Amino acid sequence: MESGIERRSGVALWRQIADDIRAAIGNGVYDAAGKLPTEAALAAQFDVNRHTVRQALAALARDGVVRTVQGRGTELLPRARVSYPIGARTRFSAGLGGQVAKAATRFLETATEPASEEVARALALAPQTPVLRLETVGAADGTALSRATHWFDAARFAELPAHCAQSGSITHALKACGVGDYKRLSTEISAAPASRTDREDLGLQAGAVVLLTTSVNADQDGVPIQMSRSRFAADRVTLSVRNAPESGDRDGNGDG
Amino acid sequence: MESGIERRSGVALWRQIADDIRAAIGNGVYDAAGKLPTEAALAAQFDVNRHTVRQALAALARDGVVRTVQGRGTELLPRARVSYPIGARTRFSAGLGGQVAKAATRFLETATEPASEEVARALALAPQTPVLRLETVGAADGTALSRATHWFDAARFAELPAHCAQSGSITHALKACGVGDYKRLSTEISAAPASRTDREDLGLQAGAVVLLTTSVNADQDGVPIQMSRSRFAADRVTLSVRNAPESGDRDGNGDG
DNA sequence: GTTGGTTGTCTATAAAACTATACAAATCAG
DNA sequence: CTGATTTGTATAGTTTTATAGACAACCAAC
Repeated sequence: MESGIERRSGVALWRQIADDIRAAIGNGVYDAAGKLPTEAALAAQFDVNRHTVRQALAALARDGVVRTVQGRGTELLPRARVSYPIGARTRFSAGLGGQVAKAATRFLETATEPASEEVARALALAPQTPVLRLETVGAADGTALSRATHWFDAARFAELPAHCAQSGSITHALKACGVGDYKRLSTEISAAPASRTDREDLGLQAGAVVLLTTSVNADQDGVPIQMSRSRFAADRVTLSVRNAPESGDRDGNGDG
Repeated sequence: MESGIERRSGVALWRQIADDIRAAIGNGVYDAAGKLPTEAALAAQFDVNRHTVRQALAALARDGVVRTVQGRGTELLPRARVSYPIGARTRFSAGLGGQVAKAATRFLETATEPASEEVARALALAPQTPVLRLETVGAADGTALSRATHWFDAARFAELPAHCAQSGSITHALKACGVGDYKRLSTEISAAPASRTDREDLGLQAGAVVLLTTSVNADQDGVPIQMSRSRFAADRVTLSVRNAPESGDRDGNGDG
């Protein structure tokens, strides 16, 4: 049988199989039965030994995706992902409203540095202008969801770190710095295997995937005030783009 | 030195290291030098044998991320990703305008089936209503970028497949079916390791990552006409959300 | 209780990944 | 040219993955 599993690829067979089964579950392949095929059937399907399948199922069980019972088989468990809205008024805690009991931002580190080329461009500053760098972890109900780095014009937002430490929220700290309201200008979304630091910061296992976003916020006058690079644990978060009834864009045919 | 590399994780050490270096490059860590540290230095940093580092570098070189020359070291190569805009007027070919010479949609398969629960909800149809399913591959300059499944109301869009085959574009085919214009209502974005089928359809290696989007388009009257599930090769595509100056949302604080 | 189908565990073997060490070949600075 | 640095190649040993087969334990249906 066509298996499609790659050997010598740097990813163990059992992990490839686990990823495949996970994707199939996501596509609703097993929704009707509510359970997976037997280990023997999966072994035949992927053309591997049953032990290898068992290792894949054990990994899925560890992650709470399935549960397997001796004599019965392995059944699907209900999954829930937090949906994180991306829009003109994207904000962390408010965006999770209703989905989680407790959203919190933890501030890891603050530093002032000369702006890199990219940061300077995003914030419309001269290169090497001093910028404030803020490292944060966003968590919901005690589980880390995102790890982000934020940059601000150091001259304009010198007081920001103190306010952040006090209020525990960037939005509130910005308000204290005179930015009553702000808007998300753009968000670039990418994805990659979780790096070592991602795994440490977000408590992920090797082989996990992160959603990577680079975004820019602007104040009421349209002046960019904040550039952020965030890494979301992809198995815990979904990014959601909702288009307002009358917003116009100039892009490109739904064939994606 | 703290390495953070996980053994027995189902992902080979060299691949974890390659992913890590790739992420570091993406974060601009090596921009100043324009080249990576020596193999010996990397081996020390990750606390592995130099051979293991070499295998990681070989993988990065295969993917065109770096180039290594005996006696000199390994230098970064310039990278470019296609940016795919997501907005109210998201369309495939137009969205890539200027970035690529030739964008094309290949139609793999067409079928009519009873709507699943999810599809019926998205299209505001009664469950089990017959829906048209379209399987496509989006490519730019001969390289596959996305693999998508589209669903339409079969009654309203019976003629769609014929028009698609003729024009090679869903947008044009919709116009021929009386939908002069349409808008993207929502996009859910997720990410996951590429599954076997993803790798086959998009020509990816094991360990690759896909961006997963589920989106709904509506006609001028706001009636949902199309639901799509797309899988983008994450190392070739970036999704871009740009917010129009005056669109309003109700969500949540940039701390992401 | 019995039967058929399923998961759990054990032992043994083969293959691949990783380590350790040594030295050759290329580049660069002086 | 010379020497220091860096990548390329080779060999051998250890650890981890994957396979193979056999059988026990468990569940559900009859």
